[in-house]
Amino acid sequence: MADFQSPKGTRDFYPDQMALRRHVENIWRKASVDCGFDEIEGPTFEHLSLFTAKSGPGIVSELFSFRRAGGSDDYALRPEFTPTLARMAAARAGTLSVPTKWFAIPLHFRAERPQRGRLREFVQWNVDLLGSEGAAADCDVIACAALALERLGLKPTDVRFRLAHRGASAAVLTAAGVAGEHIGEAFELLDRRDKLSPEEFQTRAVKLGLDDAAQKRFAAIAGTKLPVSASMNDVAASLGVGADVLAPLAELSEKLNSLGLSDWCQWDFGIVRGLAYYTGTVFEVHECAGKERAIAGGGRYDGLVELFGGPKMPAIGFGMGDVVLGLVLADKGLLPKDGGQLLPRPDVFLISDGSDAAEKTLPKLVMQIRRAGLHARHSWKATKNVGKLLSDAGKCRARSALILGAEMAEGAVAIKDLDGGGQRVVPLEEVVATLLAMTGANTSTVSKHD
RNA sequence: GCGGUCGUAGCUCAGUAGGUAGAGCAUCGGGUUGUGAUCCUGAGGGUCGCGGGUUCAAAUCCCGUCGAUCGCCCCA
Repeated sequence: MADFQSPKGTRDFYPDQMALRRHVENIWRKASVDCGFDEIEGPTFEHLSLFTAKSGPGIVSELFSFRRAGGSDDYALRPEFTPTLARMAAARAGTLSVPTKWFAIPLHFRAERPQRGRLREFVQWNVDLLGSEGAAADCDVIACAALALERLGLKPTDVRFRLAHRGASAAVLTAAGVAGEHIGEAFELLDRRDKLSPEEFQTRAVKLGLDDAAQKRFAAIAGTKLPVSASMNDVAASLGVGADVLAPLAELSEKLNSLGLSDWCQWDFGIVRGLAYYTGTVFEVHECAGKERAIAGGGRYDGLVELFGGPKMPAIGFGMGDVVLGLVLADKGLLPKDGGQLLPRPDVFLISDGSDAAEKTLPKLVMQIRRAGLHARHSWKATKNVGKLLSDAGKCRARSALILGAEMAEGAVAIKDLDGGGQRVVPLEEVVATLLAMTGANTSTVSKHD
């Protein structure tokens, strides 16, 4: 056992785990690009004030913040990407096209107590659309998230987008008897309903000025989950409001239906999220059976860019972390148990029989093959046992083996197709061309997500 | 920040009337039969998470600490 342990809440990524991580990241990236988002990145650490500007001074205890020895500036490792995004958008606000569609796949750091689905260092996919209001923009980012989840192998029966709209929810609460000045507290109560005892819930409901009947309506609203394909009249009726106050939902519903996303989504009036920030649509992605924490969360935050010194610019986005997603995927059997299955396969594995001619030729041949753009490996073992060496080739899942043996006398080598099993003798000078022809056939059918 | 459970080789784990550690797999090597393999054989690798205490003697008992895990707080 080594003397050092990794810091609390961090992970070491050995090749197998790294392959799994890249698998997910590659699908995120491809989905983003396919949906028309451009990748950006910012610094891993920012001025501490950038984060307190958004989240208040209370956030500091949740951050890894630091000051350079001898310096006087306070920094913090980024706990989220949104402030960086907003800073970057504000700095170029005048020249950004509308809408601006950006995504990032950065590492984040939070000084929290690690738990299932929550670590101190994690990767979070961020997708944001700036400069455009309305349901079409909201649904554009939701569609991007859904596309990635679908490509990861998840189905609408596995995960669900739970959507709500701040404006619509506020109207519903008002209709239920919550006074205007208590809407904020009502959202908070909605958010925390599952964590409070019935007594505590009632105490707080009374403080909001709700009588018994209103409390019942409030609890009913919090538990309301309906398909987004339901008619607005039905939704309105079940919430006890007129259909007109649900206009924002009607727009969302129409767009989601036309994008073929209805199966992935449902209305959930218990969804509130980040009390201070969101201004319109809010959503979370959860495992359908309610296991695990939220896979992703996001919403509309129209005051965002302005908060960081830019012009007023509407914004909608979401974040999806790798930790909970990984748990859900593993639980559904959508990640190989052995991450090694996702490591890049060598196009060829070179084996020498140990003769002088073979030993001399092998390194030259390896370099020649690599220069041609192929993935070539060779054994580092001392054994001359061809069987053991072929076993090596099989372990790293090489597509073919190139055996430098007796055929060297005629200036030729044996190439064995490790997938098909066939073997043929090829003159040395034709090796590269032969391998290119073999792998050309392979790569054309395999590179789905590159 | 607060509680429950846990910590022996890279992995899965054995190892209690306390007597300074073992197996399988994996890794590395040798041999045999020229082809992903079989068989034979050898090696490396752990101050039992770390630090104290009790004891002639601690992987084992006690305390602390660090980490993992589950829950509470929080969750951008």
